[in-house]
Amino acid sequence: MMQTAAETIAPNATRTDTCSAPPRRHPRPEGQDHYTISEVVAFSGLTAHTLRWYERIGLMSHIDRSHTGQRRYSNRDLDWLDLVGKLRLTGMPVADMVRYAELVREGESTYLDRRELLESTRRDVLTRIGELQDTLAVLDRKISFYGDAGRAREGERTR
Amino acid sequence: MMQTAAETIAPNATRTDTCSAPPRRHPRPEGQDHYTISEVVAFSGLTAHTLRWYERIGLMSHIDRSHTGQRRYSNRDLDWLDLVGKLRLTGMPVADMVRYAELVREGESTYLDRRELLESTRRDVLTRIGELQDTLAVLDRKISFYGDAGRAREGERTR
DNA sequence: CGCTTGCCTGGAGCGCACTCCAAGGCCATA
DNA sequence: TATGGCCTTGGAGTGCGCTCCAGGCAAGCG
Repeated sequence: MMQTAAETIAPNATRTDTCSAPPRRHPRPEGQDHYTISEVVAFSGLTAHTLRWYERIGLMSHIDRSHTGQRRYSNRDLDWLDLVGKLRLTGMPVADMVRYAELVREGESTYLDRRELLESTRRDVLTRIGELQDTLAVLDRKISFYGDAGRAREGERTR
Repeated sequence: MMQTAAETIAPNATRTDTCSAPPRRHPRPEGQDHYTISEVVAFSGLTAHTLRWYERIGLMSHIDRSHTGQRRYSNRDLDWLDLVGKLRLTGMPVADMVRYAELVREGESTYLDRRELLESTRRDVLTRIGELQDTLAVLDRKISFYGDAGRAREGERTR
């Protein structure tokens, strides 16, 4: 099964296999649950190419189709895309995300594996934040050096 | 001119065009200032291929050579590699780092451009840290979900 | 002397994550 | 009927950041 937004959208829905993101940056305008690919492009910032590619490689499970064969994304699909976007920001390889997607599709028996994967990702994220903070310190030192030096020779520069 | 470690290595050196990193993770063992490429590989974690490639694309200025034509890296070169490593962690494209390297080579007249580049990088880093912290929050929520759910069905799983 | 080790070069190749192409279906509006 | 817009597909192409290859040189050692 897939992650859902059931708990935030329909509080009375079954929340057996649920853990989703309450706040949304691009709020989904309508109460509808069927979005065309171009709507999803607008919400997600991904291209239609990428969305279809995600589906081909198994990063998204099969998307509903209209009677003419066009994709109709659900809110659940958008939630999943949110998660994928977050994981992408961590630098997680797409192959690992596909692995996680497979675990989700395999059902409840993979809870422990999923958790381990997420915890390992969490450690990576903490490491990366630390590295970025180190980098920030270096940047600040250099910026203040150039700031001082720049001010010292401002006249020369602006002449 | 290049960034130097003058202020930390020789406090009495000219510090006209200097702003470098005091602390080092892989302290350079000897007081020497001439390292072979394989030593630099050991210090930096980069491959020799990558080091030569960095030089080819202008990310490092010309490296000293021994009488037989082999590269001899200086402490200054290692400092520069440290910075490059940090900038790489921010996701800065190599082309932008090359641009910065060119500014450094062009001399003091580029102080302002360098500072602008660093400040823009700094903003990027802050953004990325924020994104990672958002992601961390999502991960924590999911982990605790799987933690609870996992504990609830531990017996089932371990049977 | 031969052999190994370490380094040199220009250029080709690779893996990842997209990104695009060509050809075509369906439907609405003019 | 035709024109445009939006969507479909499999497969090919792209850009980035390396990564490796073939062939060769110089030094050190038994």
